[in-house]
Amino acid sequence: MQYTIAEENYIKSVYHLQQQSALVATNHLAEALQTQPASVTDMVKKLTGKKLVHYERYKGVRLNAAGKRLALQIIRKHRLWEYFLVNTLEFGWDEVHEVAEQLEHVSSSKLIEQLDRFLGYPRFDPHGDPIPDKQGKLAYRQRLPLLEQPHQQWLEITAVGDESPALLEMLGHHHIQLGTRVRVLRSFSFDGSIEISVADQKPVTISNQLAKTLLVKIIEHD
Amino acid sequence: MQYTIAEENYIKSVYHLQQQSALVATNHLAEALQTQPASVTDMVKKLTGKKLVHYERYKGVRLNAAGKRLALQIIRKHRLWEYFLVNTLEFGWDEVHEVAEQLEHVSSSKLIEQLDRFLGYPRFDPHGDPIPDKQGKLAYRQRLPLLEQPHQQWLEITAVGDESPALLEMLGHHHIQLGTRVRVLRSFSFDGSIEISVADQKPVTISNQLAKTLLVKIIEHD
DNA sequence: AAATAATTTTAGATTTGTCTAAATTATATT
DNA sequence: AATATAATTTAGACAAATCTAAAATTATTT
Repeated sequence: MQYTIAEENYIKSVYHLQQQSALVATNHLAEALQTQPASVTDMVKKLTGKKLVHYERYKGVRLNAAGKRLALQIIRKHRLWEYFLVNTLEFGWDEVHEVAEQLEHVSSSKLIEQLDRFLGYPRFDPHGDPIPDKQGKLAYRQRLPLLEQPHQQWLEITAVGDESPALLEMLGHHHIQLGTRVRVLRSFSFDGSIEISVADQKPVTISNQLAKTLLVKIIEHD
Repeated sequence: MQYTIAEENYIKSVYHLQQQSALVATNHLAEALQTQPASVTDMVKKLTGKKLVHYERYKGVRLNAAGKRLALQIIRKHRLWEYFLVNTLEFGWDEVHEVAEQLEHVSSSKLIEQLDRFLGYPRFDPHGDPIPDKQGKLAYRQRLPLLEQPHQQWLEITAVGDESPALLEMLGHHHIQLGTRVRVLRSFSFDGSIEISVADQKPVTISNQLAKTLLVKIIEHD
């Protein structure tokens, strides 16, 4: 079955909002999709009819198995295109979202499989988010807030919490990328900022806000 | 200004039909777009309002300067994507049309400029049709029907008249591609078939239909 | 438990792009 | 030139996705 762009966008939003609360509220969806609650009610009814979501009036909506499968397929396309834009067409990762929003609705399974192959079957997109494989399976990697990590522990940046140009500029300034190794040296109670060492260079201080936005994994050493 | 997918498809169709007759008839557009004449009348009025076409009731429609510019931009996107699909993602040229029809409506000038750059600024698509440059300029290359060429003249295949899998299979069988050199040896009046030599190999006979579909340029020798 | 507030749904309207059927205009034929 | 035929437009309707305003339901507060 083929779905409209609007339907796909709803399914994707339900998927993302479900990560936070099992039942997604009409108002939350409306806000996420920049539309009115009344429109959401209508569309949710349509998606119920198409057997993609489970819905109870006044309660909320959640994806069923078919809905989840579809959501993962759309996210797969979105993230593969983002990877393509950054790695093949040399976009900055703050420029890709809008374009990927359009490309994700292009419908051709051959296209997406060949693109995946061309890119070398990447498992994470430029923001560190996992790219679902053909079966919808997500690779796992730790994503712990840098802010809360123990001092002296070696860490690796695995993902960023937003995709703004402002964040990209900030990271450029500190020479931080996905994959960069960092260590928390101390924490300042005054403003919640922390001192870190980036790639074993001389220490820098980063704001609480930035430290919350950066996600890391713990490096086990041998 | 941004245009809808339907509007872009109309503009593209008018452009193509205009190659044959300066004024495009409602029925021709309807047939090309697989829709009803009444729908065409409605849309043509809308496009007139948007200052993309010149239209006279009961007479026909034609693109104005802005419409032509837009048409060439859409065609540029379509053909660049076709080139990408064939040369980067290893599609056969009989598989690209549908997908390119979708991709051509993705709106991002950075995307298309970076794609063009990545591909090395190709000037012809996989079917031999010229890819408009950023300014809408088309490269010129002879496209003469192989059928009508003088005997013994060295020729190079520059384009194919259709994009069917059937034609691709046929060309594979005869080891003919874009760029292949051929020579017409003789013509048979019985069925209009011709004998040609492909890349200076032993002669083969091809049907009238095939000889009409293959377009060539004349090779000047030094 | 009643009243108030917040959320959600319903009802009715709008826009885009399409359709069918009927009316109009242009073209071809006798 | 009158008539038949073909092409085109108009009129009125429909589905998709949205909206606003009003009504209904649920949650919160007193």
